[in-house]
Amino acid sequence: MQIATFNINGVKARIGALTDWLTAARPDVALLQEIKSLDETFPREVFEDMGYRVETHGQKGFNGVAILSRLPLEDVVRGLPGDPQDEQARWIEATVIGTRAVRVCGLYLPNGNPAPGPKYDYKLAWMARLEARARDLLAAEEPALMAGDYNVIPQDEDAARPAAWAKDALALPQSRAAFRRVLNLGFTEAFRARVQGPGHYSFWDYQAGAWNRNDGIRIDHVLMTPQAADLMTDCRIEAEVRGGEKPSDHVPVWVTLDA
DNA sequence: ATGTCGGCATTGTGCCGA
Repeated sequence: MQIATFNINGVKARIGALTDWLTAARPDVALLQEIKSLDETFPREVFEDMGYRVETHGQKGFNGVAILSRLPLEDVVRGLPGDPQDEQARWIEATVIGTRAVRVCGLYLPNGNPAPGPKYDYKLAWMARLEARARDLLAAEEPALMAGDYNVIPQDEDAARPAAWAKDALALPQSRAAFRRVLNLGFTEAFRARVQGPGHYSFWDYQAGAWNRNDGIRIDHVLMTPQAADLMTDCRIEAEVRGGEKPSDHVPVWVTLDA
């Protein structure tokens, strides 16, 4: 089972790049973030015609997450538990039925800038809810993963210019600590389970020629329960997608599971 | 140093969010 997470930065603006990528890369499951679309205006037929089941959790203009799957999906749940007042569409999960059943959660964690401020408070509160959901996933003792745009640079080695991010909500100590608290529950971060060292990024800003200078950050992550980690055979960042036609500012991060 | 996008409200172009 090949699963990719991809912040596409607007499904309507990315429809060409996204269908080209799906045709070439053929993920079994694509977890999309920042669809920036209502459920009713999401171009689901485009993907259904390519053989994908489509589940969305959208809102107008901003945010929004989706699951595209060539494999059957069961028990789709929209929204991160813990705050019924939260109207931002940032979480969707479903069980993918491969040779094994895998619970798959797609997430778009709040950016949190400017920090400090109400947006940063929202980010940290959202991360506390994430930790609670993560505990429940672990307690189930089944293959499960949480993948998406975490908007967290876990360590200095995950940025080309860490000093430039030191006071940013993506790298502040509280953000890193909240991310680490989730890991320390017992999750495996897929990429770091396979690749060590600096120079691996999943986002390059549109501004200032960041891609051409390889001025990137690694903020798109896949966290796996032990039962999912035991099934992982590969993880990679498809950086070359950033050099394509009309690209997103993020690139896909892939995991392969023996499932 | 802040050089770019996408989407919205709106019909010109400024604002927001990233």
